[in-house]
Amino acid sequence: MESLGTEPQPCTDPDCRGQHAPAERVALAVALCAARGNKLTTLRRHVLELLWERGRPTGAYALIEALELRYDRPVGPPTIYRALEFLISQRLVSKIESRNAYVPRAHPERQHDGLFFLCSICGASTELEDPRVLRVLAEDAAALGYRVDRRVVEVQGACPNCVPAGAV
Amino acid sequence: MESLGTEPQPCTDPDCRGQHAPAERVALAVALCAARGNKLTTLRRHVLELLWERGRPTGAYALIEALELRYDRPVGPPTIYRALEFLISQRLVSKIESRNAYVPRAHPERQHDGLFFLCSICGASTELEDPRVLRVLAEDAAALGYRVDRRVVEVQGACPNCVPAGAV
DNA sequence: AACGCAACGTTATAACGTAACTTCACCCGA
DNA sequence: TCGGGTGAAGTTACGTTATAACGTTGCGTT
Repeated sequence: MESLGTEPQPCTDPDCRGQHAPAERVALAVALCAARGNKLTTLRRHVLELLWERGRPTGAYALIEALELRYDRPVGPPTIYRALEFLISQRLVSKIESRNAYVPRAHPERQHDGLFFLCSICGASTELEDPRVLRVLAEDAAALGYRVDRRVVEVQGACPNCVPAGAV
Repeated sequence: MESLGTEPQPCTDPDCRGQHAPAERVALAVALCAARGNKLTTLRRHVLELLWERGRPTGAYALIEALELRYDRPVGPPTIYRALEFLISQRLVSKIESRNAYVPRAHPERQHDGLFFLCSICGASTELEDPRVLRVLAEDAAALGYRVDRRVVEVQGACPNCVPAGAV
């Protein structure tokens, strides 16, 4: 599947499908925030760790439950939403709008939003970057006279593991 | 705009941006549902009319308020959500996921989902179709082994009317 | 009439998200 | 060392979006 020449690469590592070890990704986040002078506090780091451990889009209230298990005390919604707000501002997390759920981003150092493929059978998500999508959307925006702030591109369907089952 | 006095015709203008008169669009919806053997009931038609009259993405609870004004009696959420579910199944309406809002579709006869440009200043939305986006997403999906069921493409930013104000 | 079916009404509640205020922890300067 | 400022997190309450569950209506068929 790799080395398809002109096909978009999700990462400089051609094998990358966003499947990095959680600890490695969190370490990168720590370094990135330190370099930016932003505070990746314990709580924020825990939320990011949870997202990486889940490995799929996770709702805010599922994160609350997981945190309550970890801390053994109540955690209010604002706690999670503020942490998510910070993580999103740092490009460490993206919101999946079509699911009201959140995923960690494989490449927080990149400026633009990714492209998400979502499996409606197993719930998995795959992050991708494709400059062609960015370019085409930029052209369309220019034709309409729009200034672009954020792109939401979410493709729903069945992932390779689930296609046989879903195809029937 | 097409010639009046004939049956409603699907729009064949590839550059069309969905600027049709509400009554004309609703008439097309009636004809389309009749042809498909589906029941565009009074309630469903009213919801569709409201969406066309609003001319921008509208939340379910705003529709409830509008319907209550029109009917002068309470309207429960399931009433609206069921109507929206039907209208979406008929491709007469799309959900704007990043806003939890609903818009009428200019071209219900077309199979694929559109592309939406959303102004975060005035709230307007512009529907567009771009085969290049469909093609690129299809290629990416094929490369990942995904089967595609639905595409959510929402570009947020500032529309031509609001760009000067937003640009500062 | 009796039945089946689909749409719609009604009530309650689940799921997602935020406002407003308080408390805590930490840093920094007098 | 102390006190005050600041940003993060805790806490309570509430707003917004969506659905479950069940009852009712209307209409066509037999």
